[in-house]
Amino acid sequence: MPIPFDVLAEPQRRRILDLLLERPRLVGELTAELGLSQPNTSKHLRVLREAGLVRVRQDGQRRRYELRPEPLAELDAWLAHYRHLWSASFDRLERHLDQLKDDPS
Amino acid sequence: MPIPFDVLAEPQRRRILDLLLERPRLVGELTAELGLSQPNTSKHLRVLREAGLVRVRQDGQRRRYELRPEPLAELDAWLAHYRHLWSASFDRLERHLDQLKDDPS
DNA sequence: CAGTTATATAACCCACGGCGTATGTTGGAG
DNA sequence: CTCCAACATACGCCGTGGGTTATATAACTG
Repeated sequence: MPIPFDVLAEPQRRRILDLLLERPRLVGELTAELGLSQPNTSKHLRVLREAGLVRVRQDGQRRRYELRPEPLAELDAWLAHYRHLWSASFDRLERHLDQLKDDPS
Repeated sequence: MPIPFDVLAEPQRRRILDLLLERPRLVGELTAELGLSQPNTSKHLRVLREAGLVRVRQDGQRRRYELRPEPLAELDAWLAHYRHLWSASFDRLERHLDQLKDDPS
């Protein structure tokens, strides 16, 4: 699963992720809160679903969408290659992480 | 300066960033290594420049482009809101960071 | 100065994607 | 079974943006 840069490039989809970060929501709730048409909301949800960023739970007649953070973790891994450029204490931080791994106190 | 999701959504632009992560490069070098036309390379560089992701140094007749990581740091800050979802030891890590800040040994 | 090299800009073409309206599908209510 | 509610899909419209070719600009070369 590649990093979904293009999926995240869409502002409304990021708004959906922000909303789902608080709690899972129904399609109707998202439609109302985003101010989009229902079909458009469904379309964005489909894109997010195919990118692995959300998953659905059928709840009777309704569908509850919730966050799936794995692709964001991959984005984080990509960012890691650049992180030392702005994080002055990055190397020291990494040593501490290694330390934690060896001795998970 | 907003987070340049749309700028990063373009694969060739990410390739440029990857190349500039190794070392600064001339436009001609990038053109050759990317296999793009020179105008197209310049166009991508302009987008990256206006997003604050690269900066130029005039070097005689040539222009040397180099990375500017600040916008990526902002992307990292955005990701931070989601990080606890996949990083089990995130809270413990944060405590260690705070500890470092108080006592920069 | 003229000629050449390095890069930027302009003008155009075309595919992709976000939006809305209309319609299909599925599940619950009576 | 019928009707309705929640959601998904189909289709058409239109703006945006990546690609190309042609041209402008600017600096070094002699």
